[in-house]
Amino acid sequence: MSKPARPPADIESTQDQIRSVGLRATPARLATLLLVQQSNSPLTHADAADALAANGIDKATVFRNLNDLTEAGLLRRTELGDHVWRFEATYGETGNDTHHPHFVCIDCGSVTCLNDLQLTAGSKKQSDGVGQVTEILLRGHCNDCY
Amino acid sequence: MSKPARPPADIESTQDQIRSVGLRATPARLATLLLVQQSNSPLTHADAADALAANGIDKATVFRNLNDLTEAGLLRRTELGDHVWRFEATYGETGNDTHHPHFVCIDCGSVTCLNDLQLTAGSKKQSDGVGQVTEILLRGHCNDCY
DNA sequence: TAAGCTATTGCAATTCACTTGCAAGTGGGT
DNA sequence: ACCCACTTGCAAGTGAATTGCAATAGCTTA
Repeated sequence: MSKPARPPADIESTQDQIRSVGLRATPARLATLLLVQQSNSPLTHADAADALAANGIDKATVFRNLNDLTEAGLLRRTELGDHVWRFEATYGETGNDTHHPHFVCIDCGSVTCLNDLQLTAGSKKQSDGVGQVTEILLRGHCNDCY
Repeated sequence: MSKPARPPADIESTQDQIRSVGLRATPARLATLLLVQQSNSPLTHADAADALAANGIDKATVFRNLNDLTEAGLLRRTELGDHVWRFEATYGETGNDTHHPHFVCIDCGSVTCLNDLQLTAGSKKQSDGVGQVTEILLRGHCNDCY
């Protein structure tokens, strides 16, 4: 499913994004941010490390950069129930509690981002009675695995 | 928030519970199940292992039993977003694999079962396009923690 | 009630997913 | 261009959870 609006991924503006949060726009950092921004689903540490190893970037550097960029607000870190952190670009939707819903395939582990998933009025009322919902997660079998 | 009704925690009936799901009612297993059933909040592996170490029960055994009991449906395993599994008794409310929607408080870890949670038609259509949804999980702050 | 099959346990070692220490390298303000 | 705090690569370290295996013990059945 389509993701939140993705800004143009040109290198210059991405460098500016990095600098604007007080970090240095190093090649490793730039490559990491571009990778996550251009991915159509949240990436794990390992996904990113593997992809960037081809550029000669070290695993530890990727991990540190993912964490730095998350702390800086350019990425968001989510836990989808399988004990692996996944990272996705925030594209400036800064709120901490604005996570969009995700679908996780319980067979292959792939993750799909969903937009504007809504509960029916009655269901929303029910969940509101329990607490403040900050995240919605759907699990099941994706079309490739079912 | 109040927990699901907690049945009397007598040893005999707990042994029967264990046997009824096809497991042997060993002392370690019994102690583990009783511990979790009598806890008023979800326990981590480490919580349980520490508590049961006093009985001379090994860490690996506790971990295996928590997993076995979860697989058997007597416990439920949840992930609050901090990369630590937590276990709580199901008290039989979830049959086996009947995944009804749950709300997990990311502060206190309590799990609330929701009934008949529905997505709007448009949302359902969107999720159907991705795969077959078998479980819906809401995360947030429960009324006691918010 | 004893025998015996197999589930379960304890212990140690291992895997997995990160994290950290440190010396060498480098972005970018001045 | 200079300089130094920020970054990087490499390797070692951490902590949660899992696994291998021989010894032990439920519980079925005879």
